Amino acid sequence: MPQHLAFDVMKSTCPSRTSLARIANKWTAMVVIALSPGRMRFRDLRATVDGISAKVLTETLRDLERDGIVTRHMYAEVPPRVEYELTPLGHTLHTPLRPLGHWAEAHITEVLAARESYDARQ
Amino acid sequence: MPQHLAFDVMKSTCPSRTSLARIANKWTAMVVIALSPGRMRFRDLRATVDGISAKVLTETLRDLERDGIVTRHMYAEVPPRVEYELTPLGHTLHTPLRPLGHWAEAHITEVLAARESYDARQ
DNA sequence: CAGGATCCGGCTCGATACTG
DNA sequence: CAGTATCGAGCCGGATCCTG
Repeated sequence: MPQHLAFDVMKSTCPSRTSLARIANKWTAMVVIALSPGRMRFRDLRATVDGISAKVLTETLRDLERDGIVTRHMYAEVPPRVEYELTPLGHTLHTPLRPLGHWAEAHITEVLAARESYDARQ
Repeated sequence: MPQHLAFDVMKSTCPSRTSLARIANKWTAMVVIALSPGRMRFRDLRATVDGISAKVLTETLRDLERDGIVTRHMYAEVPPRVEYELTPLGHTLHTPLRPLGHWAEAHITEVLAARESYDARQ
């Protein structure tokens, strides 16, 4: 059975739905975009993804690691150093996610105008 | 000032962040994908996006309408008929969102394997 | 049929304090 | 430095009931 017939995110019972829930997420998008140029330390990641709390960044990275999208590299040093890196699978995810971030930036002017006119109508 | 310098989703204060939060969402992704072939009634949309509740679908459509991504067509009939349609802006959003859904379907096997191996390690 | 209104459990997320 | 632990506010989202 060809794979393109096997999975369908539109079906609530399809396992691919659980994956979509994770990747169609603003924190996931920003973390994957931030990691795409190369491996990065936790603190630098936190600075790049402006506004993310340590807790949420940790949780996001754990989930991405669990899904095989990110690899964790730990060094036995003092102070500790931990780096995160996209896996080959993670890099394939960057391909659809980067355009999503670009869309938000490229069309925010139109979106803001639409919101203003919508709110004025109410 | 060129637009590519004006907005940056990585900055928490950038307005584009609010747009990313909306579009990087599983329900948004599925609704936009469902609407891309053409205009659709509320009930058919609910059937296509399997598992979505009427409440959440209504809220998602309202938010997308507010952001100028979806248009609402109401007919004065009994029983009422309401159709939803992607705007031209909405169609440009389908371009990055459709690949995201495809990614979830195409790589779920690898993701499931990664989860299994991650969970076995703990 | 397409919703609006209401209730509410659960999860997301931020803030703070603490640890190896 | 890179977390973990805890608390609590708030949003997400499901269930139920009602209406034009």
